Amino acid sequence: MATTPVPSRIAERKLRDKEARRANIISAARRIAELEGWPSVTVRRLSDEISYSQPVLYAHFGSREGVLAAIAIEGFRELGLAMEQARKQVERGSAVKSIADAYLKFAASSPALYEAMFSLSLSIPFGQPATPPELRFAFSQILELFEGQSSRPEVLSELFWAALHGIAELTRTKRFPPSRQKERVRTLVDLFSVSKEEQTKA
Amino acid sequence: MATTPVPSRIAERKLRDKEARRANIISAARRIAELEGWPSVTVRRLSDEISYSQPVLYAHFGSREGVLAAIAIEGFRELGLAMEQARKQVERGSAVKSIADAYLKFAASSPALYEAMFSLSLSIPFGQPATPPELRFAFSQILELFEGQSSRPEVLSELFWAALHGIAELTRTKRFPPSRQKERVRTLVDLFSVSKEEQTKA
DNA sequence: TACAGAATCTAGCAACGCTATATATGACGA
DNA sequence: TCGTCATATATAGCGTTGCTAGATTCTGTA
Repeated sequence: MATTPVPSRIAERKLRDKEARRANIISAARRIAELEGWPSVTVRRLSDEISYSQPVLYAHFGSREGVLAAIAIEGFRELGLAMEQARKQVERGSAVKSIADAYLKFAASSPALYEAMFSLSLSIPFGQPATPPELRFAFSQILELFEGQSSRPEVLSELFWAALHGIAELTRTKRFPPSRQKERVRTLVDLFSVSKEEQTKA
Repeated sequence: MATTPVPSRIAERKLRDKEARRANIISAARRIAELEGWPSVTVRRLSDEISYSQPVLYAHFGSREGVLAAIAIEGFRELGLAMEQARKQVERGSAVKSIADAYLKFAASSPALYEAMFSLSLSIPFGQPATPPELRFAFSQILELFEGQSSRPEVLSELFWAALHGIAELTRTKRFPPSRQKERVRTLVDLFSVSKEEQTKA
């Protein structure tokens, strides 16, 4: 227990420093991405921001894509938490609407983060044993919406997710006019609430 | 009228050559992209494929992104035509299902092309006066599905498109297991057919 | 055949991701 | 307290990228 108190102090401090620097890199990358887009997030630029040389970045993340992957996973955690909170705070009205609002609000307020999670082609495993728990948690928030209300809750969940993702993505890339967004969400919620009743009837 | 018959011959031939070379570039780029991904579509590689030097490419498209944008627009034309045909050929059963199938088949059989149209961040104007007619035509095919069946056909169309795009994209990026695809489409079609009835009732 | 303009190529720039190698830093035993 | 040695960090450079200025070669015309 008390065999290595002093060396552990030093080791702990080093670990803290390392963690802090890692957070620093991620924070800088996210800031630059939201302000100027992902192409501006270069290894040299990040090195400058944290006042270290480039190899330090590679010691932490292995590659530029490693940084983006870490950010994407962080994004999934935040999205999952946002949906969890939305599901908890729902008083009257449907949880479906609450989740939809939370999801689209997340995507709209951090477009670069959302882009990292879904559009940049990073090799993050999905639906596999190695899938990060953050992704599982996020999807589980949608899954619980339809759990027990359908013979195949996965199908409805995936469809709901697809619709949300489609709206988020087509809005982010300026394919959808923002003017009809409210109405789009209302119609979406109606669609999936109707289906819920239908499923329970059957 | 007959003042410049011979020079026009030459000019015409030059124009044909130019057009053929343009098509050649696009064809090579599409082939490479589908086989090896867009990062492998470099200016040098394309120059090699068409046996011309790099500046020739820039004379045609102005930039690498110009090539991708041209391909994306070509993709929208093909998608529009595929949906038009799907809508025409529907005999019994819903046109909604027919369009959904055509859309997803298109996305699945040319993933790189679909990626160029939606995921690569190219600056193609949408919902503006300068929007290419190919894009308008493609969206009009979806719009006609709900035309006159709802007070706001644009909203339903956008939502349907969003759902299709979400499914296509989450499938392309391996977020969705292919195993449930059939069931997903069935549920999607049910949802939007139900909604159609509801809209007409109101 | 000689010229003029168009078409095409050569060669190179700056920036990128990444890494082999050299240097400096700092915790430990004598 | 002072060397020692591993760890941490920096320098410098490689290969590749998109792109372009300037030289060169073709080609139609007089």
